[in-house]
Amino acid sequence: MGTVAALTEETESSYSKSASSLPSLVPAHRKPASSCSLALGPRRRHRDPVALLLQCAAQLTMKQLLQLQAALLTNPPPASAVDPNVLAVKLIGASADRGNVRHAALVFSRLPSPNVFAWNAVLKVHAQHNLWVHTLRYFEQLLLESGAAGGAAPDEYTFTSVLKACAGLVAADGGEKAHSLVLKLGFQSNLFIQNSLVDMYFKFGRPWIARRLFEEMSVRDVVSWNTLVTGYCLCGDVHGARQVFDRMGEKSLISWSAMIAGYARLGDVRAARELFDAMPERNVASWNVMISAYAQNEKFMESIQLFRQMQQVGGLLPNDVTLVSVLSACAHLGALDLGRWIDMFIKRKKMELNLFLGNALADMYAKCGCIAEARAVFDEMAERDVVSWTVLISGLAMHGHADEALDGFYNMLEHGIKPNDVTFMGILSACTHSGLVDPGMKYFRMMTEEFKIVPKVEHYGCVVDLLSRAGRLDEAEDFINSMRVAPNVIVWGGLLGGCQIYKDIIRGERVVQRILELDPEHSGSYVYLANLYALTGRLEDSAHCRLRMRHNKVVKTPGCSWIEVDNMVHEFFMGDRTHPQSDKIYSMIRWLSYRMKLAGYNPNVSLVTHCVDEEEKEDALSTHSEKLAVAFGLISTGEGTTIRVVKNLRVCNDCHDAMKLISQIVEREIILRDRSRFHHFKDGLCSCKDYW
DNA sequence: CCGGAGATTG
Repeated sequence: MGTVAALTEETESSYSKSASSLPSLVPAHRKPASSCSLALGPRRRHRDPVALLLQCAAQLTMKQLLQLQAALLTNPPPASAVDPNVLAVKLIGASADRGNVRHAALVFSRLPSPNVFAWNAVLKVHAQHNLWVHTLRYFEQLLLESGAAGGAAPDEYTFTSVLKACAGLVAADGGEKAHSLVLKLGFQSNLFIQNSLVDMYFKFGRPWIARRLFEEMSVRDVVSWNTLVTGYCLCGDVHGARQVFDRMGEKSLISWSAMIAGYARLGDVRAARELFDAMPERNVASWNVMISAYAQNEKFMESIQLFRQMQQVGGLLPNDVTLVSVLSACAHLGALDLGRWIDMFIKRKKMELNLFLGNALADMYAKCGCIAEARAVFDEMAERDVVSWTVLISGLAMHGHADEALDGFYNMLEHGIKPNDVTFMGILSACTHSGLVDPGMKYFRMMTEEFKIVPKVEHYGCVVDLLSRAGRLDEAEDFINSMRVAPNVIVWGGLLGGCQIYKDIIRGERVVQRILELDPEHSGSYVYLANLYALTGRLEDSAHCRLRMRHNKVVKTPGCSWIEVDNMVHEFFMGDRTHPQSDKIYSMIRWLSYRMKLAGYNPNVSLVTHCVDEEEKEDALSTHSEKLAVAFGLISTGEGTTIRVVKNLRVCNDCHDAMKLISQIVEREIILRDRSRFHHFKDGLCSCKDYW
């Protein structure tokens, strides 16, 4: 008795804490105050826990649920009064709604004889959390028990979860078995099951079967049609999806969202936006679709702009999904102020740091140069998955903290999290940035041999980079020739970079030839050849080479840099004059050039391009995007303020040298993140120690 | 006492 009283006391304080946030969530007349209060007055303190659970499960926190459960265990109601299965179904569903699947499973496991409702509850919980293997395991168990006397037997509700799990796993054999069981049990005319089957066959990549099942349905609802639209998008047939979309009668918000997402996945952001603008009404998810459509297609500025519009024009509050997309955009742009604002928003709204949100937040901090904050978020998270650890490891790698990145890796292994291909990219790049050649090779072998991860081109590229930057060009070339996959331009490009650094002209020419075989329009090779000829005095050949590049209309990723000032992200392209303050920016650059020349800096001395297939140097040297961004930062922030710039490509040697000098001249810290890492310029030096 | 379709991270 004493225990129960103590629990209720505790409950009181935790409930009153959250009570202050209730008015915004629940309309006043629906406030659960009188019927659900655990302890609003002394007389209600010992309210029946059974009634409480049955009526108010949705309003309780996880802690309160656990307290209720403890009360029930300490002081169980008579079995004749209430079926334990009924309570279990409530507890299972409520725990899962609060993200606690483990506890839901625990409750289920303690049930002496689960009925079909309990089985369905536990199946649904696991299917909804994408724990498909578990779902199917429970289902197999259920099938075993249904054979025994008194065991529960699957019903029509069972199959929605099971089919979803088969679809998620792309387990075609299991899916077909489940399908025949549906037929055997006579459930095939259930609309929910039919819709699930259509969805499943689309996910199996068999749209024709899905379509046939759809055609055979005697009754279809809007979900059936939406499933068809989604399914065709999934199979890459966005035109087929559009035909269905145009043909269907009543459309729901989901129909529009599905179609927009379909266009976005194919990279047609314009078509996506047209549909978004044409929607008759929108909810948060509709905005989320479009915000993520921009983010997925690297239109981060547009993504953020739409995020603002959603609040100002749409009058909607972002939810966790919104924030995850926007945080990703912030991470790419280095938009730290907005990122911090979102962090505050999360805290203000007391939002739970779930895996997605925590990972996105930690990544934002890491990519905005705040590795300590990234780590703090990581530490704060209740659970961590392979993405969380990869964010941390890659973040440390980007900052040049190779040792800590490797520590993180072993820590991750100790926590029983299996690394994947992205994790190893973080590890390998950590080694590359610190010149840890032999360890890098060790981790590459570990990846393939111990973890059986098939290396992607990026991994090969990283290893070649690792060897080449350290000057081990023979090994790098041997490594390329020993690759099981045909090397591509990126891989050869890594070796070419090494040839440039170590001025290995003969090997360089050989490599350039291999590259031009693969890609006759490869601009980096032309730049390299031109520089090579210039170096060896063959100026005519050099000029000819550049001309050839122009004739071929070589298209390169344009160099682009971003800087955030007063909550606004400003974007600069190479030689950009479109910024409203362009005049001031360019006079700042002229002033900087003058000061740098005084300090002995001569951009024309360096003919060696560091970056291979990236930005062309030429006359645009002084107007590379990162210089524009830094110049803008200098004129628009106060003395001594740190300048933070993000660039989409690798910084070239000349800009790197220039940044070092600029940091000295203006006495500012400049933090530049390029495609592969952070450069922290201070007092004329860079944190990368000129090795990157 | 229960189910299906859309939006999220490295």
